[in-house]
Order: sequence, then C-alpha cells, then structure tokens
Amino acid sequence: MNKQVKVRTFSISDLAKEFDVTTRTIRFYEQQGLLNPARQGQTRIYSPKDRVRLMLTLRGKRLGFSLAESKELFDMYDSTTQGNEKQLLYMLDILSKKQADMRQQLSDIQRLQKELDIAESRCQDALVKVRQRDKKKASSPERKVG
Amino acid sequence: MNKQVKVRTFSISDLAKEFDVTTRTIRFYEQQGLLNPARQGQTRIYSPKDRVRLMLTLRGKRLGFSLAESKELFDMYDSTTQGNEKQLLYMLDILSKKQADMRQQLSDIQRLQKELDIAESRCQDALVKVRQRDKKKASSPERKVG
DNA sequence: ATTTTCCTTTACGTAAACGTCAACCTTGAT
DNA sequence: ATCAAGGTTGACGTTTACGTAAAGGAAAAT
Repeated sequence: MNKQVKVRTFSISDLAKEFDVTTRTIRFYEQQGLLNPARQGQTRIYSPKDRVRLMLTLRGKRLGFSLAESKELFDMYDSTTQGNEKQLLYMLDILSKKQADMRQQLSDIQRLQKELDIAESRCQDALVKVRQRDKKKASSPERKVG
Repeated sequence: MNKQVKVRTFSISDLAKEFDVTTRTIRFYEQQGLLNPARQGQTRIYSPKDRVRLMLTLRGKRLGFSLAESKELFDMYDSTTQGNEKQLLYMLDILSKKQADMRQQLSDIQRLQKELDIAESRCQDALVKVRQRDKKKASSPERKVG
C-alpha cells in the first residue's frame, strides 16, 4: 500500500546553494520548527517536501511574514485533515486576514511601481539635461573661473 | 515670489494616531534621517510634506524596505534636480533594481493569493465534514464509550 | 596516514526597529 | 497655584533572524 517511489534527497548545502542562503539559516529554520529533515546518522537529509517548505518560508519572508507566522500557517495546514471545528474556524480567520494583507500589499506595490516609473522618467530627463549642458561646456568653455 | 499659503500642520501625536504608530517610532524615524519636522520651541511641528514622508516610509516598510533604503530613495529623489551624471546613473540603477524587486513580489503575492484561496476551500470543506459528522453523532449517539 | 571536505552542536555576537522607563519642560484648565 | 495632558531628551532593554567562531566527527581524496 505504500508508495515505494525512490525520492530525491538533498544535502543541506544543496539547498543552501539552490536558494542562496547559508546552512546556518537552514538549521535555524529547523530549530524554529519550520523544517523537519530526516537524519542519516547525525547528518540531515532533506526530502522534496522539506525543499518546498524552505521555498515557502523564503517566499513568506519576501512578503513580510515572520518565521513564526509561516510556521503557524504550516502547522495549521498540516492539521487541516484532522482539525476540529474551532481550529478550522480559527484557520479560516487567519487565512482571510492574510488575504487582506496581500490585497493591501498588492495595491502598495502597484502604486510604488507607478511612482518608480515616474522617478525613472524624471531621472532620465535630468540625465539628458546634464549631458547637454556638459556638451556645451566642452564645445565653448568660455566661463572658466579659478 | 514665495507661495504664501498657510499650510496645515500636525503634532506628533496627530500623526501617531493617523498612522497607528507610536510617537517613539516617529522620533526614531527622524533620528534615522527620514523626517525633518520644524520646531516651535522644542516641540516638533509636522508639515504635510513630513506627513507624506511618513506615509511613504510606512508603505516602504510593508513592502520590505529597510529604513535605510527608504532614506536613500528619499535623499536621491531630493537631489535629482541638482544631481550630477554619476549620481543620476546610480539612482537609475537603484530604481531598476527596486522595480525588479517589485515584479518579484508581485508574482510572489499572486501565487500566495491562489494558494490561500485553495487552503480556504479545503478548510471550508473540512469544516462542512466536521459539522455533518457532529450532527450525526448528535442524532444517533450509539457508540458512546467511556 | 593525513589532509580536505562536509557535516555536526554549542554558544556568544549583532543589526534593525522599536519598547519602555526616567526625568524633565510647558501650558492650559481648575 | 497646581495639576493633568502632552511634549522633550537620554538611555537601557527586547525581539527577530541570523553571523561568526570554536571544537569536533566522518568520509573521501591524495
């Protein structure tokens, strides 16, 4: 009944390279309860599932989630299948809050993108003007002052 | 030649209330060079411009900008008008990097939003099932075990 | 055999972003 | 006059998320 598919595994430095973090970071995430790699002796062995967890954790970080928040989401998701009503309602509440956060962030980003575009145009303009001025100065350098 | 429009001003607690931060936070931002309120005696007086700065700083925070990064952007933007070529090129570089960040974040958010939706559906399903089970248990409570 | 190369745990250090007193003005209300 | 409400400057404390050795095991390459 068990699916006996040989599954790829990863070393800690494999993951560190792939996601451009230090091994220290990965061990720290485990210590915080975000990862649960198997062990071979005392060496950590990471499954694809662990890898996904790491991916999600890092994406969470980019989106401003604390490690504790990510952990809570993971734990809740894992217990969805056997959760009682109260747990489930709590999770739904958290989920809707996170969705609200994301909507806020989406609008923040869109505004900022526009502003960055404007700043870039402005900056390009200023650059052109500076270069024109410098060209003139080079071709007719009358006002040299000590 | 000066525009003599009387401009609304704000006290530190005005802004604190409006943006739901502590006065400590606002003073800290000033100390970090993000704000530059006028003084009346030793009391800080904030202009609409200061207010916008605070707004932008807080939005930056929501988007994962450090205070130092926000400050850098502010300073660069302020010096756009008199910047030399090198400065301008540097700023353009920063701006394009920030835009790349925002694109990344946009895609992160969109993925997460989908996942949150899926998690919510799942959770709703689980909730329905739990409630159906509990209803049955209530209507035919045969298997009571001590 | 010994030197790299990875891996491990333990533990102290650190930067960012405030929180939390303390101790002190000042100013309008009672 | 005094007192409560807000403002000020230190200055030390705290949390989060790691960085940075130190000291050592185990296995693979030379």
